[in-house]
Amino acid sequence: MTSKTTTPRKHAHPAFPGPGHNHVACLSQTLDRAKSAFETRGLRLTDLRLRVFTEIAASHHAMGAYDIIERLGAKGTRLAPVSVYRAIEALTAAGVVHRLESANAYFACHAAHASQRQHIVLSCRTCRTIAEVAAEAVFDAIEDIASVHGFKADTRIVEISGLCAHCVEKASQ
Amino acid sequence: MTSKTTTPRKHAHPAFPGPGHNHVACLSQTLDRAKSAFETRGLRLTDLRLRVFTEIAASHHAMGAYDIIERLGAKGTRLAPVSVYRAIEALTAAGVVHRLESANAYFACHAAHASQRQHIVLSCRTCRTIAEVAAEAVFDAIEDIASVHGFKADTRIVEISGLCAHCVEKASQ
DNA sequence: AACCGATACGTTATAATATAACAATACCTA
DNA sequence: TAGGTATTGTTATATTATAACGTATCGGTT
Ligand SMILES: [Zn+2]
Ligand SMILES: [Zn+2]
Ligand SMILES: [Zn+2]
Ligand SMILES: [Zn+2]
Repeated sequence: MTSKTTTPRKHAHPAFPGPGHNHVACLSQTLDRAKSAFETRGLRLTDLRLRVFTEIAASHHAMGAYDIIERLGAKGTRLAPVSVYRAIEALTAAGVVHRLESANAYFACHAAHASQRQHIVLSCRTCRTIAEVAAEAVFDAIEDIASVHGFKADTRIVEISGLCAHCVEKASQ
Repeated sequence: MTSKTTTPRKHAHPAFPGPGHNHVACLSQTLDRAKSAFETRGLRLTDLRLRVFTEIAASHHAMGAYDIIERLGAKGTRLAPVSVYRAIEALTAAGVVHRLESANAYFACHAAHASQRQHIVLSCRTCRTIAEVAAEAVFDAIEDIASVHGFKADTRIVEISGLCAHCVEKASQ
């Protein structure tokens, strides 16, 4: 028999990391995916790029280029802005870092984008956490409306700001 | 009987201004709507704001703040950046100018947003023209996916870059 | 190994975008 | 007209990003 106090079913891989999130393991997988991404594209994940990526992927937050410079500077190596921007360029080209357009900031792709499905960005304005979530219906609707207007879409930016589930819960307490 | 050579039905109010676009009339209506927008909100469309708005609304393109400064400068008044930014802030608050996040630029709202329906931004990478188009299905899909993740959406940015119908046609010739 | 072309990185300077702080002025209302 | 508020002016500075050019490193070829 089932208990009367079953907890609601949660996502196996919740988009927003919860309190129990093991980011050490998360980061390790993210680094592995980054290495694969560079390899399969015939690009080189150099030491500089790896250090910049590790800094960005250290959290699920978006980070400005100058934040990265400061953090790496605190670890001993003061990089010139252009070096960081070049690393970011390579990382975004490899698809392991994305730019949060509405914040002029950069975040690591922690989801396995392996499937070619497109993702939208959810950004919590309280805890600053970023999540990418698959949203085929959104992109289907975009293609529909674009075609109605004879528009041939190329790049699609969908960035939603609001409150993540964890922060909604906290706010209601 | 109908002719065999009927031209395809066009939008009554095409999102992208075509070759025959009468922008003088378009601008006049846009200015009228801006005046109403300020009035109904109890805000003041001052001379500075009107001049900045007129410059932005002079085209269907997005324009950087410093472009505005240069253009107004060429007309005799050299404004400080902060003045233009403050005008832009008032104009966006009134809803008659929007920010193109992916370009750090600003564009006038030429569509009657009177209906509260939300719009997505289509941006042609060839002719640089911006169009806002209603897209309820897109926003419905966004709400769906957000609610799946327990996310309470606040601001929604949808910016699509690509080729407008006019530029698609030119490219295929 | 020596060479070569391509890619990546370092160094310096500067461009482009945006805001802070405070003074002066214009507008509204009493 | 006096007084408070909103707006604008003035100056300085913060933040984000790229240009230009030289040096080093990588990877393949002779
Ligand atoms: Zn994590
Ligand atoms: Zn949150
Ligand atoms: Zn027009
Ligand atoms: Zn076009």
